[in-house]
Amino acid sequence: MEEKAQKIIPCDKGCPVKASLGLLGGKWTLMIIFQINDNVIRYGQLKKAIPDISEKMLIQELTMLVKNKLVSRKAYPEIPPKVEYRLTDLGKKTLPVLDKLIEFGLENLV
Amino acid sequence: MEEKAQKIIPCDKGCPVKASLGLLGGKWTLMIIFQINDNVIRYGQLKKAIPDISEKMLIQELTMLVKNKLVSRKAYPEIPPKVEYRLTDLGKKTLPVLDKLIEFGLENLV
DNA sequence: TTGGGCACATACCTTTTGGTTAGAATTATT
DNA sequence: AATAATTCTAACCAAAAGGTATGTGCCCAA
Repeated sequence: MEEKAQKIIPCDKGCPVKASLGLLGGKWTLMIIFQINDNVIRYGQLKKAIPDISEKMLIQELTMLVKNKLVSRKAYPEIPPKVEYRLTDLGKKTLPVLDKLIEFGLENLV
Repeated sequence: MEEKAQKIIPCDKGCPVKASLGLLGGKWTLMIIFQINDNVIRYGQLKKAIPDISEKMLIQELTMLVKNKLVSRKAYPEIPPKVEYRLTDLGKKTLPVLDKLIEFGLENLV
């Protein structure tokens, strides 16, 4: 009677961890969402806020976030251009994940 | 007076999001931690639980998790070999992140 | 003596991701 | 007439991540 009944649930297509990581697992994704947060923020501000990201990655990620409805984009027909990004309602639902991530980092890492 | 005082905190070396993602941001890292959870689990069980991962990635990630003190490894000197993995105390501190990730996935994705 | 089970290791290759550089578009400013 | 400002876009290349296939060690069972 050494065996404990371990219920190991294989992670297949319906696995919520897999699904969430599919959306949020990119190298810069959560960092960008964290920076946007409750702000209305322009492209150039994001660039300054995340100095290590390349422009290419930044727009690539933003495009993907908009497509996935986590972020909304509002462009003003001005010269020079002005584009504002903000989190959608769906995007804001990821903030609790970030809270816990930050908590973990603060307590154990930095 | 249109300007709102937006405090944008650039994420440099001390950023907890960056630090946490450095540890946990790998493609399979959180998935593996999720599967281990509160269990004592053998290598072969992990393989079954995460069918999409290759053996190479699995041991690579496990090695890295052990080195980073998120997971502990216990090998029994038996033939055939038997190796058990479990979360360390530090590793268990990542579970709240996973909880929120799962919550997000269940509510919005799957 | 052949094969199977278990936890890896290694070599090689492909795919994905990421970085760098340059440029486009348009107007106001110098 | 040239420059600056802002948000991208495209082309090219390098690096990292990932996959496949094979091998290793050792004992037991057939």
